[in-house]
Amino acid sequence: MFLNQTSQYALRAMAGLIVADQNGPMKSKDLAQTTEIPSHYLSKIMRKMVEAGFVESKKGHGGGFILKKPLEQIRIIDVLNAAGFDMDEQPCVFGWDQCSDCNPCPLHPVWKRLKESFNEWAFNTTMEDIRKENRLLIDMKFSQKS
Amino acid sequence: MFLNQTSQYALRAMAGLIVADQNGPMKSKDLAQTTEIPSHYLSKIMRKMVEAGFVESKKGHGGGFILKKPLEQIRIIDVLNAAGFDMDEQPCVFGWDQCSDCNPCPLHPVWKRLKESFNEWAFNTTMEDIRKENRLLIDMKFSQKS
DNA sequence: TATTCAATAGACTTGTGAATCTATTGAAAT
DNA sequence: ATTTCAATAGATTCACAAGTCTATTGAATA
Repeated sequence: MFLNQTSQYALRAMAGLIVADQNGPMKSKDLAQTTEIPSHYLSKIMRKMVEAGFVESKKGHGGGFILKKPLEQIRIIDVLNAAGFDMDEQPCVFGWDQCSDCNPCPLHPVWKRLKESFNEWAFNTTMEDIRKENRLLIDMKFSQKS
Repeated sequence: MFLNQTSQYALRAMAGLIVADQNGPMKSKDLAQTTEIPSHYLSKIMRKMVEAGFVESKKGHGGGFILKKPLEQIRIIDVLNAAGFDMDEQPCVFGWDQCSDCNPCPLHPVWKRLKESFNEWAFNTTMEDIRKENRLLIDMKFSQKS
């Protein structure tokens, strides 16, 4: 796929967390179950979300993960960056790293448009938008190919 | 990058072969050198090109690879397919395999446009076009990231 | 205090595409 | 015929992302 597995998981995990919307913290194990992400691997990803300041983690009895920031302040692009993904680092269609506006590969224009659209979307969409339209991203757990 | 390493190599190898334009067959080793593709790996890819009928291979003294078809009859899309790449199999931006016109992911339209552009280009561009504009694809050997 | 629960760190394993190595086959040249 | 050259097959290795396992830490409950 386009995003790597890890960043896709990150999006899904965050989406899963906000849609759950329970009163207390959500356990990693439960989140893993609803999102269908391998639980130990999810833990690692959630650690990154904690470090980025999106969620808080509580150890011990009754612990788990809980949102720390208002949803409107968590942009998709931030989640992706926290997971280590950066669209601008993605090489062009041909993997040609010289590809640029002055020295374009045959598909440079389309590629550029895709990147721009992606970035614009990721920048302007927050987790609040995701919550409102809860079809998005949650359903992504049905995806298969890597 | 977008294409996998193997299909990028395939394009570059074919481009390298036609641009070389020498009288006799071109040795795998020489082709590997000009295209900067690991030579043993190139052999395998060339095998696929032989099987696809684009080139002929001659063993032994003075052997190597030589074009079998007229350049106008070798389309980029055929080379890619022979190398095992199929744009239509590429999952959507989110790796969401349910993504379709009726059930689109947030970036479905842009993604679709990219795929279409790519396919159109790959279908309508032949190796003859590559030869004419010999900047293309050859320079790709400078690419780095995988 | 003792127990139980759940995140965490970090070592370890797995899976896969890419790359390498070795032995074999087939063809030209001498 | 023998030698030499170059593609080929297929086993093996490598690199890296993804996934797993185990022991530890910290917090709540009893």
